[in-house]
Amino acid sequence: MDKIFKALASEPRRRILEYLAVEPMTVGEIADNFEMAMPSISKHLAVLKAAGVVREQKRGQYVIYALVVEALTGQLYGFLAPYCGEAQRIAEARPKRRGAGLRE
Amino acid sequence: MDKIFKALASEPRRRILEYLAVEPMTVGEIADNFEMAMPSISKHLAVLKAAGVVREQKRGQYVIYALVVEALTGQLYGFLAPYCGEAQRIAEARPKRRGAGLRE
DNA sequence: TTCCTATTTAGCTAAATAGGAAATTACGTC
DNA sequence: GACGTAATTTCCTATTTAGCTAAATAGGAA
Repeated sequence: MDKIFKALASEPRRRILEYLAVEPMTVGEIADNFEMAMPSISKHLAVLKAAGVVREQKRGQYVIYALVVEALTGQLYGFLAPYCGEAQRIAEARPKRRGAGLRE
Repeated sequence: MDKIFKALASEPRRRILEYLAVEPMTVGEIADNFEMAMPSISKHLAVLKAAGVVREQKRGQYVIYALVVEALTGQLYGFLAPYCGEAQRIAEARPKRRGAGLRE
């Protein structure tokens, strides 16, 4: 729980998620949308990955990042569950699967 | 959006919300549940209040804090909406009312 | 191999954050 | 008024975080 909120407590990281919600991208493509230097983007991606909300896939010399939307929503519904009947229902209906697998 | 995630990116602050989910409490009562000194708790409460997720009410020399659960859930559903049809539906069904008023 | 591009890692500095102690404010009581 | 308790504010220090540049790693192409 801590990792995901730390990860989301950053405007650039939330923006990265928005971009990845559209389609998977390489680090360079993501960086093109920011003023920030690539190493900084790379670190933000590492934080998002540690929180489980993005997944990484090497493709030649490129690294493609993709949103893991169920991890994002699942963790937040899990947090909301004690505060909201609807979230509780949704969270229960979604058994959190560990390593939901990255299909090729 | 930034304020709420910054507010939630702290274990002590999330714990405070859990306590307040049970019942409103004074600062001292909240502090009793922590190792932390009261001024620190007071500051955490200020952060939560700035994010709109708790409300403050003076009662004599005491200050009673209460969870504003709709603000907590509403903001998170708002964030989730673009990522999840269910959240979108819930967020739309809940017009975010500004200053939902603290009734005495 | 050498060169080039993509990405990550290391090392650094500046800024933000968390916590404590002490001082201050606010209220109630004597 | 003086005193005591509740809470906040101020000021300080330690830690963490964000961003940069430069260097290292990894892969593809010549």
